[in-house]
Amino acid sequence: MTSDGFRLTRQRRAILDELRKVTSHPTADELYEAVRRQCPNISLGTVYRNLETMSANGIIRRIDVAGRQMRFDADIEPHYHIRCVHCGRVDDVGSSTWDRLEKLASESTEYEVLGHTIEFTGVCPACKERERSG
Amino acid sequence: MTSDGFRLTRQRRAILDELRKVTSHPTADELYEAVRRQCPNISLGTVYRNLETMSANGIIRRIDVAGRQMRFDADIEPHYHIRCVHCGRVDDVGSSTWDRLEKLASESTEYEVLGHTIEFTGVCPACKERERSG
DNA sequence: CACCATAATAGTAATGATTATTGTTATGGG
DNA sequence: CCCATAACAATAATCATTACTATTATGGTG
Repeated sequence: MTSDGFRLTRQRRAILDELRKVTSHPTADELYEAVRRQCPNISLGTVYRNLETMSANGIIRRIDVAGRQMRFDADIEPHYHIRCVHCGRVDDVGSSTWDRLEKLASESTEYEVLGHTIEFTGVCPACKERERSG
Repeated sequence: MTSDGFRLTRQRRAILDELRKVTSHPTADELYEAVRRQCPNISLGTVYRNLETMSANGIIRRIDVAGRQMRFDADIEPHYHIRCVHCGRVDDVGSSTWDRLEKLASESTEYEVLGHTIEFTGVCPACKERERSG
């Protein structure tokens, strides 16, 4: 076989397009709602399965942020996130990872340190506005 | 009424004792199993309800780490955690919070920054041993 | 000490996100 | 054109957590 059997179907294209369009790190069901405009009878299971497949293949990144739902990111470069404590929205924090932190962690535990994430919490601009007017 | 109606029941005492005994930041069902030795017919719902009540009252801390389950900590002082990518165990990283990080985050987003967590990932000593022997 | 309002409980049902299953459809190489 | 199989839609199952309900326990007051 010449290809590895990975087919870029209409559904996958739609999910990927939608994910690349936004900066909000959407949840599976948010993507499902958005993608339904292109593929009206796509299944939620299909969205989940393809998000899983694509993150396993390194095409996208699954971010396991605090809260009940997984979120997804078209940016596969390592970077930090900030999460709104009101609405759950997740945005990027423009800063690169800091290797010194991992050294610090490995010195103070018996763990073999593999990586780290920093998650900031705060109030996003939209919620600040809603607070002010509401 | 003189008191605020908070009763330190046998069940609450047992949950709190168990949580203070360990450093592994157990999940609700782990605490449930442990507490059953003291209170054989305690309900899982009671464990959840009291963990919720006690963390709302600031007696304990609920930590929302990556992964599907909530974890709980008797140490209410702010500190960082490290999570084993194999077994999910969570331990402390001996380092204090770093305010400069939050300033950095607020400068690169439009958020009003309220806080942050750092979660390290790695392999805990028990899993390292299991890898070596298994 | 007995009473009573109510906090808290055990047991169970419901919820919500995710994963698994199943039978069907679509695709692309030979 | 055919066939193996990747992928699909629809739906059922799972798992952590929360909500509900009827019952029990507690502690202050008369």
